Amino acid sequence: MKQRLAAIGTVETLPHRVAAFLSREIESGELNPGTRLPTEQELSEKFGVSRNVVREAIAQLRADGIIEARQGIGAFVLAPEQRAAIRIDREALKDTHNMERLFELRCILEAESAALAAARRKQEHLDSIKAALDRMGGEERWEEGSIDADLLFHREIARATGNSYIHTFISFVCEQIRHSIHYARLTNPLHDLVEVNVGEHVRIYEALVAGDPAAAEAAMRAHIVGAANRVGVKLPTRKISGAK
Amino acid sequence: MKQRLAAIGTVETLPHRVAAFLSREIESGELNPGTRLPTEQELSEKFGVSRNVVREAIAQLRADGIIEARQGIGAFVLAPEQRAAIRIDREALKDTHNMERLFELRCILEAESAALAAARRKQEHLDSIKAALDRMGGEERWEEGSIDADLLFHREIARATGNSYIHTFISFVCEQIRHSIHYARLTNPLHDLVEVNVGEHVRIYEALVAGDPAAAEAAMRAHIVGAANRVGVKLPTRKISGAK
DNA sequence: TGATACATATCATCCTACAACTTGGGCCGA
DNA sequence: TCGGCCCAAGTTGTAGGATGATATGTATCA
Repeated sequence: MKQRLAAIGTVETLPHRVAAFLSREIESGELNPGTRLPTEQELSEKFGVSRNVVREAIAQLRADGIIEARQGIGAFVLAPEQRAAIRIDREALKDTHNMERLFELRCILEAESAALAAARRKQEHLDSIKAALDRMGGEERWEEGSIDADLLFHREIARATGNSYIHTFISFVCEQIRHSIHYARLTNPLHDLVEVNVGEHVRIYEALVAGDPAAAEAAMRAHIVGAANRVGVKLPTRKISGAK
Repeated sequence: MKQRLAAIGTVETLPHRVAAFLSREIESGELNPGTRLPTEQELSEKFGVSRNVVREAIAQLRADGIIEARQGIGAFVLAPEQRAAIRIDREALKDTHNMERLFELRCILEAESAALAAARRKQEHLDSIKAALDRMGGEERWEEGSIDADLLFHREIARATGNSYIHTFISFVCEQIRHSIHYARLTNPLHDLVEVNVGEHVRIYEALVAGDPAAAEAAMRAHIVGAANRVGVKLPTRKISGAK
C-alpha cells in the first residue's frame, strides 16, 4: 500500500527484496549473531508489506542457516559459520575488487581441477569437451552462444574430474562471474580477444588429451588470468608451487 | 489436519519438508528441467497443507535458483547449472564416496589458500592462528572444544588470504564435513591421533610464520590427507604440480 | 516462600479474498 | 474467410485475519 513504485517490469518479488535487505543488514554487522529480529508484525509494518511476505523472506534466510526462528520466542541471527548454503551477492560483484577475489577463487578451483581431469578423463569427456570447443570457435564465434559454449567447456572439464562437488562449485562460480561481467570493458578489439581466447582453450584441451596434469594446470591458470584481464580485472599472476 | 505426527520435538517445519520433497524429486530426475510443477493449489492438496506452506517451500527453491515461477503461468524446473546457491545434501554425505569427494575439494581449496596466506598474512593473522593452535593443543585437548579450535585454525588461515570468498567457501566445506563425520571410526587410539593432528597443524603454522608458500601448501595437503585417513576416508595422495 | 495457573507475546499454520499477469477462445467486423 | 480485439479462465503474487502451538513472565493461592 506504500510502495507501488516499480510496478512494471519488476522481476524480483517482495519477499526477495525483504530477504535481501535483512541479509545485507546481517552481513554488514548491523545485526550481530545472537540478536533477535523484530517480530514479523513489526517487519511487515516497517516494510509496508503483508506478514505473509515477511514470512517467505524469513523462510529463505532460515533455509540458508542465516537465522533461526523459534516458535513463541522470535527469530535470531546465527553465527556465520553454520550457514547451510553459499549465496553470492551480485550487487557486491559490481565492485572490481570483489570480482578480482572471485576470479582468484575460480583460478584455484579450476587450475587444480584441470590437473585432476587430465589424470582421470575418459574418452567420453574428451568428446564433450571437444564439442564445446568446436562450438566456441565455430560459426557461433561472434554470437551470444559463444559464451555459453565457453562456460560449457569449463563445466565439462569439471565433470571430467569425476567429482560432483567440484563440478557444482565450479559451475556456480563461473555462473556468478558470467552474470556480473560488464562485457563493455573489453580491453582490446573483439576479434583479437576471441582469437586469443580460443587459442588458450585449445592449449588446455591438448594437455587434457595428452593426459598431462602439470601442463593442464598451467594452461588453465594462464587462461583464467588472461580471461580476467580481458574483462578489465587484473589478477596477480602468482605461481606458488613447484620450483621458482 | 492429516499429519499430526511428530508434533513434539519437530524442528523441521512443514515448508521445509515440502521443499525437501520437491528438491529431491528434481535431483532424482523425476522432474526434468523445463517441466512445469503442479499448481500451488494442487500441491497443497497433495501434501495436505495450506497454500501458504507450499508458497514458502517454493520461495526457498526459487531463491536457490532451482525453479523459476512466473506470475500467471506457473513454476518451472531450471537447469542445475544456473542455480543461485550451493547447498550440500547431508544425507548424501553418509556415503563414504561422497565424503571422499568433499575432502578432495577441501584439499584443493585449502592447499592453495595456505600458500596464498603464507604470502599475505599479517601479524594479526598469525596471532589469531596461534591462538587457535594453543586452544587445540592446550587443556581443551580432549574436549569437544578441541574440534572447534581445529576448525577455527583453518578458518583463520582462510581469512589470512584476504579473500572473503575463499574464507566463505572453506568455512562452508569444513562445516559440512564436520557435521557429517562419524568420529566413531577413528583408525587409531585417540591419544596418538591427537598428537599427530596437532603436529601437522604446527608444521602448517611454522610455514606461515616463515612466509613460505610452497611449504605451507605441502604441509596443508599432507594434513588434509591425514585428517581424512583418521576418520576412515582414504584420499589418494595425488601430487600434481611441480617436478616428480 | 514456593508452586501452580493464567495472561501475554510470538511464531506456525490455515483460510479467504483480491490484484496482476498470461493464455486461449470467442466474437465481431472487414 | 480472415484478422484483430476483447473477455473469461487459470495461475501466481499479495493482503489480512483467525486459530493453534510454544515460551515467558506474572499473579495468585496454599
